[in-house]
Amino acid sequence: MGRSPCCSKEGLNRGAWTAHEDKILTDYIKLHGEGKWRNLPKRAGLKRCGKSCRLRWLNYLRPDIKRGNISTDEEELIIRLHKLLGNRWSLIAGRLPGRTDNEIKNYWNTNLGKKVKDLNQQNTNNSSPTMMISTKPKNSKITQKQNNPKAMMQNSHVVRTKATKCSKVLFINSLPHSSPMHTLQNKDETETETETATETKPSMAVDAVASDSTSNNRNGFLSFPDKDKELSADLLVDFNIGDDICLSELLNSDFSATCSFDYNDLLSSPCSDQTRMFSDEILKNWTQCNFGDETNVSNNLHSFTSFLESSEEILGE
DNA sequence: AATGAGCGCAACCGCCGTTCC
DNA sequence: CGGAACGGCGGTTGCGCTCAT
Repeated sequence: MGRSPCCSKEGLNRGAWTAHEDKILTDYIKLHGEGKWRNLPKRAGLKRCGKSCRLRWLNYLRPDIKRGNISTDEEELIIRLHKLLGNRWSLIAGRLPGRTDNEIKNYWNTNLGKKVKDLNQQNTNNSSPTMMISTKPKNSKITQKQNNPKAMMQNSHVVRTKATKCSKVLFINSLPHSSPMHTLQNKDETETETETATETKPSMAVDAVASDSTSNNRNGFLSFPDKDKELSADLLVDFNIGDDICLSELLNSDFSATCSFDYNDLLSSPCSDQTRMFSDEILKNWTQCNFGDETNVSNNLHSFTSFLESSEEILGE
């Protein structure tokens, strides 16, 4: 509406993909690799929009895709991640090897959303401490408010979509106590710090760790345009970007590695050198993680679950 | 057997951030 | 530096299937 489409729709096929189209696309990508989506249909001889090709490949044809049969482990993980991240499906999917954001989004909309809602309803009726889908009685500190999607949007720990849309990791390093873990550690303290940040504005500006975009991407850090450095502390408070940053960083780090040392140590000692936590080494390990290996997947899920348990306790306090 | 409601999911849409020229 | 192209995201739509009536 009021915007030109990504490509001319004239003469293009729409709707469900045929097996033949799938084959053409798969063959083409096998030969030429992903990317250049806009030109791909023409080159491959497909009567499809480039975006459509990309979506079809990413959500359906990619060889490493797992489809259906979402395990209870994965289900629990999705619920927890959703509680922490909101509707940031791509981030959630990033922690579930072989799953696509679309699949998770659909699964949530058709199954989990309802399930969680029902559970919350039950919990409200029973006036008992809320527990998510898990059968284990942990997370008793999580409030019902946090489990309620609507309430979640108001809850400071949950990322609002769109407004803070970011698939890359933000990094704030100006303040001595602005480390992610420290932010997680003590909310009240964080608010005080934010006030400090206001006073020291614009020096509180969000600093980019690395200057060149390539390394930004590689390290998962995002540099801000100057105008964004003007972000007021109020905005940070409103959107609780501080928490977002922590989670984004953690979500993009290697949980196996992160959890291999005492998580509580990190919480108790605000680290001025954040790179210690999210070092290149950790990121390297993470990117090298072999998702095809079921054991690794399982380990990842478990280490990540451990992290979630910890963070949920913190957030619940 | 017909049909309509409900549901699941693939596909589409528009917006936004990043990259390129 | 600005605009176009590109890639990615979350929200929404609509088709096809299942099931109840």
